[in-house]
Amino acid sequence: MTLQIYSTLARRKEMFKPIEPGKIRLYVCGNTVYDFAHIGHARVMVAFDVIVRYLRFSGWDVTYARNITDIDDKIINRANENGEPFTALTERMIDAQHEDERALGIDPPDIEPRATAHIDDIIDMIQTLVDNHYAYMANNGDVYYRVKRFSDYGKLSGRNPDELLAGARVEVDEHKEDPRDFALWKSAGAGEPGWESPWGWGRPGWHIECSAMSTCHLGDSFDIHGGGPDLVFPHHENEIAQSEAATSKHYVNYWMHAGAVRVDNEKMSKSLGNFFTIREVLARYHPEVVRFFLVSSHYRSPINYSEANLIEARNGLDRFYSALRDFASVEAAEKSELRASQVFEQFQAAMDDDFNSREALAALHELVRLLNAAARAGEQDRADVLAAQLKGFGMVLGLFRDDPERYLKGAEPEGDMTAEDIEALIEERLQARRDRDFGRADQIRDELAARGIVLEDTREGTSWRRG
RNA sequence: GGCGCGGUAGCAGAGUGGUUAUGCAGCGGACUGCAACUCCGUUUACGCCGGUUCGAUUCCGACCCGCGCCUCCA
Repeated sequence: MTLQIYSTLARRKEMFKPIEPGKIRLYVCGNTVYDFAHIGHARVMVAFDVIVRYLRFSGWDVTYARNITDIDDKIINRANENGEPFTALTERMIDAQHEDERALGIDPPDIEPRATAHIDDIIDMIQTLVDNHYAYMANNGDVYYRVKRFSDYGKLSGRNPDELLAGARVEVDEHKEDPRDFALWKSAGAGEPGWESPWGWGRPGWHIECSAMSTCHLGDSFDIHGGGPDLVFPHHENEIAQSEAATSKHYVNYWMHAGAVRVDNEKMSKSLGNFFTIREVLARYHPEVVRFFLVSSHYRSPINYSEANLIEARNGLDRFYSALRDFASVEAAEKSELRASQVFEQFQAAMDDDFNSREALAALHELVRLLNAAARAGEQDRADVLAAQLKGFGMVLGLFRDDPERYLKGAEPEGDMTAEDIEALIEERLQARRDRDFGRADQIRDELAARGIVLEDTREGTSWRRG
C-alpha cells in the first residue's frame, strides 16, 4: 500500500507515513456558523468525506475531527442584526449544516468540537503562550501572538515574514507591537458575549480555537490537517505558530487543501456576493448530482460551478444509475469481493495517488461498460457480480446510494404529470404498437419527450426516466 | 510588488519520456417498426520558443496567457 498525499507544506506529493502504525488522526477546519453553508464548504466536506471513506476502506483506523466555529465577530454581528442571542443563530445554522451534510451523503466526523465548548482549553493555551513570551497583552486588553518570536513563521504559505509588511495590506494597529501580530484573545464589553479570562472578559480569536481543539482531541502532533484553500494563510500559518510555540512539538505532518470553487469562472467569495448556498443548489439538482460534480474533479483542482457543468454531472451520474436500474436489489460488494474486481487495481492506484477520484471514476465507467455488456448478453450471474462491485466502489466515493428507479424518475410530479399519468400513456403507446399504429405510438413518445420524459424500450417492457 | 498554481482534443477532465484515459458531444455499424437505451468501431490534443534525449505533451529554461493567496472568506 503506497498512499501518496500532496502536502501544502512540502509542496509536493509525499509517501504517507503515520505517526502511529495503522492509525490516522485527521483534523479539518469546519465552518463558521453565521450563515448557511455554501458550495465551497460542500466541496471541502465532500472531499474529506471521500478521503476518510477511502482511508477506512484501505484499512486505516481513522480519527476524524472537524470543528465548528460558533463564536466570532461575524456571528455576533449577524445575531445583533437579527436581534437574537448568538447561540440561537449558531444552533440554527449548525442544524442546517447537518441537514445539508446528510443530503450530500457526508458522514459525520468522529468528533465535532465547538469553540464555545473549549474556552478553558483555549485560555490554557493562550496562557502558555503568554508564559513563553510568545504572546502579550496589549493595553487595549487584547492578547496578541508575537510573530517575530516564531522563526518558522511563513513555512506553510511560503512567505518571508519580513516581506509580509511590504504589501502594506496588513492591518496597522497601534496596540500591536508588530503589524503582523494577530489576536489570540479579544476583550469584550460587559454586554457582549464573552467569558472570564486572566485578561478579563472577552472571547477567543479565530486561529487559536483550532490549535486548542485539534491538540486537545488529537494530540500535540497528528497526521493530517485539512481545510479550504483560503485558509493556508493566515489561518493555518497562525495555527502552526500557536501550536508549535505552545507545545514545542512538530504540529502536523501533512497539510491538505482543497481547490477553490468558482462560479461562472469568477472567484466565489463572500465579498463578491456570488456564492450559492448548498440548499440553493440542492433545490435545483439531485444531491448526488452535486456530489458527483465534486467527485468528478481532483479535490485540489479549481472547479467551476455552472449550469452546464452541473448538467454534465447529471448526465454522467445518469449513466451509472441507468446501468444499476435492473439491479436495485443487489447488495454492494464487500471489500474482499471487490479485490477480485478487474478494476480494483486501477481504482486503488487512483485513490492511493493523492485521492484521484476522477481517475477512480474512470475505473467505474469501465465497470459500467462491462455490466451493460453482460446484461445485454443475458449473463445474469456475471451482471449481478459486476453491479455489486459497482455499488461497493460507489460506497467508497459515497455514490449510488439512491434507489435507481427513484433517482431516474426524479422528484414527482414531473411538471403537471403524475407517474400514473405517464404510465397510462406508456400503456396506451404499447397497445398502439401492438396494433401497429406507430403514428399514435410516436405521438405519445413525442408528447412525453416534450415534458422531459424519456422512454426506454426493453424486452421486458418500457421504462421511463426524466431526460 | 511578494509567494504560488495552471494552460491537454468541440466541452468537462485524468495521465504519461516511446504504447487507448474516461465521460458527454460528433461520425460509422449492430439492435429497433422508427427512435431512445445499450454494445462494437472511430475522428478532433497536449499555449509559444529553445534545450536535454534515439525519442517530449511528459524533464529543464525563457516567454505569452489565465488564476489564486498576500484583507473577513472553505
